[in-house]
Amino acid sequence: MLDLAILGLLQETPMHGYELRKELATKLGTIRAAISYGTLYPTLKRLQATGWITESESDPSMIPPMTSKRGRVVYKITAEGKERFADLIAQAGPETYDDAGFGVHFAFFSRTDQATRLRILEGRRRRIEERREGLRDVLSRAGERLDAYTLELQRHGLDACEREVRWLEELITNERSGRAPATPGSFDIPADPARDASPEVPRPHQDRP
Amino acid sequence: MLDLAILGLLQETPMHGYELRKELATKLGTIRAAISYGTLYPTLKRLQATGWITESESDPSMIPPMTSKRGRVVYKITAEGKERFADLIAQAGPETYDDAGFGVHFAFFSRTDQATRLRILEGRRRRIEERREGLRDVLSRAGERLDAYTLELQRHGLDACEREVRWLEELITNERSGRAPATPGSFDIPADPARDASPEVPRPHQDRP
DNA sequence: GCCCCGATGTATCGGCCCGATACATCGCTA
DNA sequence: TAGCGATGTATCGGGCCGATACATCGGGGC
Repeated sequence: MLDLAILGLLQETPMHGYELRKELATKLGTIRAAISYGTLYPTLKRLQATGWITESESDPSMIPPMTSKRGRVVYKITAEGKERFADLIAQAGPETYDDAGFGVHFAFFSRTDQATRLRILEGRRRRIEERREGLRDVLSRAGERLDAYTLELQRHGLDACEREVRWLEELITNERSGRAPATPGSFDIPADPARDASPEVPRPHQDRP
Repeated sequence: MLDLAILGLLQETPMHGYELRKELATKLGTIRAAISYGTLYPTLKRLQATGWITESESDPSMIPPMTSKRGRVVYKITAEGKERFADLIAQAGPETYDDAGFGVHFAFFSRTDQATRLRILEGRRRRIEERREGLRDVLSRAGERLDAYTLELQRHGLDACEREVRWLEELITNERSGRAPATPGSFDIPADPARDASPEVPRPHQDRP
């Protein structure tokens, strides 16, 4: 799951670990609090060992940093990495529909084709509906078995489920009608950058001045 | 965190692993899907090794089960285990306020004294408020940096945060006024069993007949 | 009478991920 | 000039998960 997120971010621009963590935190802020370094660095090593990413010492944006030993390590995605990302983004297993998995997939929906988007949204909806039914069963037939606080917890959970199902339904409707995820107050979608995971689109990613 | 949940359930009645997992699933259904056996059994072993629970082979409710080798193992809580539970339920660290930790603590609020309940609810509220502020920042100042789908994800997350804060505020108000967690349509709280975690309250926990 | 299947039940293993910790540099302020 | 907070890289122990294996029990189909 983390592989997907890292590959996705590095597809936009090369980065070092610290930066990657921050981007991850804002992009997936709702899903996971902040990825731990104890997870990030080993994962980066693994991705590098497999060949999905490469390590390019001493980047151009290194205006004043680290005068000496152990400068920051900048990672960039490889061609194989891009292929891998395309695979991961397209295929949907059971783990695609749990909270973390769905969040990561959704965060990269602008790089996902519409059929896959629809498939994932519907799978997620089904998952949440099942959870909702489970909670309804507990709440209806378990009147006296559980104490008031536990019941309150279930009620709050059920409410969240119903809310998410409605949200998903709205998204699915929009998706089917070909519209962008436009909630009232949203702005235009900025015209899909890099239509598919095509190699060699010369996107001029700006470094901040 | 799991320790707390297991100790709490075994405080109500002795159980074997399978049953424990099911109870865990219904009681914490909103929090974690279902605890894995790969977690449960090692944890039970650890709790037993520490002395917080004991294993009592061949229970009375064993009407027709397992004629031969490896009958089901029934676990029951020890006096030390009850002490440990009281400690865990009363103290609140940072992990008490994340999703999983809060859920488990909340599920055992009927065994928690009011001061602690209030402390935990307020800590949780603070945590969620921080998350909410983070999301608001991202949404306000990151207009063009993120694509429409990512923004939609943040918006949905922000909505969930605001909703949970309101929920917590309601609970806190109720708590302060000494009322049970009575949402409209809720029933009476069954008269606080075991007022505080006092030792040796001879609570006649019924086994179901 | 027989067999298979799903629920019940216990248990282990590899692997992901986290929190704590350590270490080092840079820019700012007191 | 000393400390402090942000930036940065890295490891370690441990919690928890999914997959897997194995065994028994009750019931339904044939």
